[in-house]
Amino acid sequence: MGQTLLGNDQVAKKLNQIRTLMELAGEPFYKFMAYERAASAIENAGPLKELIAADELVKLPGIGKSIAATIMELCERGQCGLLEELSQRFPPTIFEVLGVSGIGIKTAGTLFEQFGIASLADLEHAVESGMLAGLPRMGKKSVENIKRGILAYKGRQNRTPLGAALRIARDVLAYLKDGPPTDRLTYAGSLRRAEVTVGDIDIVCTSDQAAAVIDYFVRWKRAQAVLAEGPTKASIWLEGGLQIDLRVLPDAVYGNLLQHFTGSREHNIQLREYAVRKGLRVSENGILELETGRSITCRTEEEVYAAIDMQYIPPELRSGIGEIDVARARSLPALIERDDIRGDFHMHSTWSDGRDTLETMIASAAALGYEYHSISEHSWGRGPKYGMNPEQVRAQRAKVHEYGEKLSIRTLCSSEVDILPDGSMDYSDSVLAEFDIVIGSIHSALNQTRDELTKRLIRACENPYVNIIGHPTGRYDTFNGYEFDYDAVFAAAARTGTALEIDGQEGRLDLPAPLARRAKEFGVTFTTDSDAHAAAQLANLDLAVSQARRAGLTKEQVLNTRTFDEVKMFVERKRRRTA
DNA sequence: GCCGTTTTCGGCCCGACTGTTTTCAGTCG
Repeated sequence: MGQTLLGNDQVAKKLNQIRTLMELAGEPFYKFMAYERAASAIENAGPLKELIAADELVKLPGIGKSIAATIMELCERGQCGLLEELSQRFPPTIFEVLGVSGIGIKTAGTLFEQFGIASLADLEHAVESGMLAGLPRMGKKSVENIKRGILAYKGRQNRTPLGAALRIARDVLAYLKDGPPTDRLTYAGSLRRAEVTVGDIDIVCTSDQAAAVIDYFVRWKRAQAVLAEGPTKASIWLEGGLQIDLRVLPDAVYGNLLQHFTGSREHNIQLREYAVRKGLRVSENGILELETGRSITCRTEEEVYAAIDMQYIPPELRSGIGEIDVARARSLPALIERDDIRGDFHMHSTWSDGRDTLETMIASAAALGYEYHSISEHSWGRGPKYGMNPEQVRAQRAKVHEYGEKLSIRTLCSSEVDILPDGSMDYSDSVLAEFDIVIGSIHSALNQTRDELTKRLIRACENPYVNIIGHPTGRYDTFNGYEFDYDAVFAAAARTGTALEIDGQEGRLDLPAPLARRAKEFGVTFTTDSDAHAAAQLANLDLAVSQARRAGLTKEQVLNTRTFDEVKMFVERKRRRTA
């Protein structure tokens, strides 16, 4: 097969477009909702091309024959008849109108039918000309709302990366802690599920002074607008359009509240559907026994899952792709924890493109309590500014050992060596043999064909001195990464005893969780690394662990949870086997 | 459109807030 025309994210986006246009066209509720559910499943599924090849599409929850056919058509043609048909009726710019906060399907439909408003520009004209005022339920405030929505739409940035969102969440939590008394206070939503990007920030709080907490929240100096303010709930916008929602309830329902607002939407729908079959109605206010009318309140999330008779599901697994069934069977894996980590294999100092000195990096790794870590500068193919030649590598080795001993941490000599376009490495085997452990990464010729990249990565795995493939897909922020035959490379990594990295650098988070979940099925070993380019970025290892958890990994599957001797054995075994 | 420990039909999660209303539709998460 050649290149796929659309990847998971693009197919999911098109399914969501179908969903919206179907609703506009007046299709039945559960028909268009099926497309929304399918989109969510595709976002969280393994690579589409591999799923289609294995005929596994209909195994995904919410995807039957009809939608599977649509997905295959999208993958093959980059387009499908259903969407083309719907697009005849509504121009693509209608999504601009729907993107304006406060305008939903009903309003957009009315505006389109009555005034032909089909784009943001049309909407602006209509607002300025005052023609909206005649519509039912369209008073002064509603028009003002739309005006504000238009401004927000224009100034809005894309989804916020996980790392940046966590910093903002910590800021607002710190602010709230200084306000009226609260019992428990934390972030929930996609942030707690550790999604790679988040659309908004959800804060949950318990307090017996809800009104005072809400009032304090909306007066935060970083709030640019207050979107909603009720007795238990408020929403604000920050500069750039990031929305923060706060919900305040009594402490007796903290478990229900946290479970509800952690989501995901799809997870909660499935959980509640299952609960209904057991005669229970689940919401943030508690669990209602329909037969007796008795309400069960839960102080912890564990109590919520226990009340529905299933195993506790960690937030990172709540994506609605089958975890409910596994939890009912009590077969969820014991996920890796941050405390399981004994070291970090991937970091840079000023010897290559890092910002902190070698000694600072080693001291900082020691301060984190690691048993071991490795310094992994770039190889010389990165150029004289960022890469190191073999003489510099040897000069650094003496320093690495000196500082490591001084700071009482086992510091391994490593390198992040470029995998060249033909799959050979940027250092000769004799130079590679001098390192304690080697990361191989692709940084160049990203535009090779799928076939070339597959061969390149497999050849790197087959090199006896390459122990870890760094940031395997090359994804960065909005770049989805170069495409290769994932299954073939995962199989090669497992066969050769080569670990695949889950890189925790903000913007990378690579391998992405759905691919790591796929790789796990091949028996691959993983590493969770910071890829720190400054001492403060060593904390990015936390992000890597969160992605490993989303992939359902246990500590046994992650190399840097093992002891120093076990890591050395992992390296030696490959050298003996393949040298 | 999908799904099944009521399995090929008849269901399909739950609630808060807003604005324009005198009881609720629309939006959002």
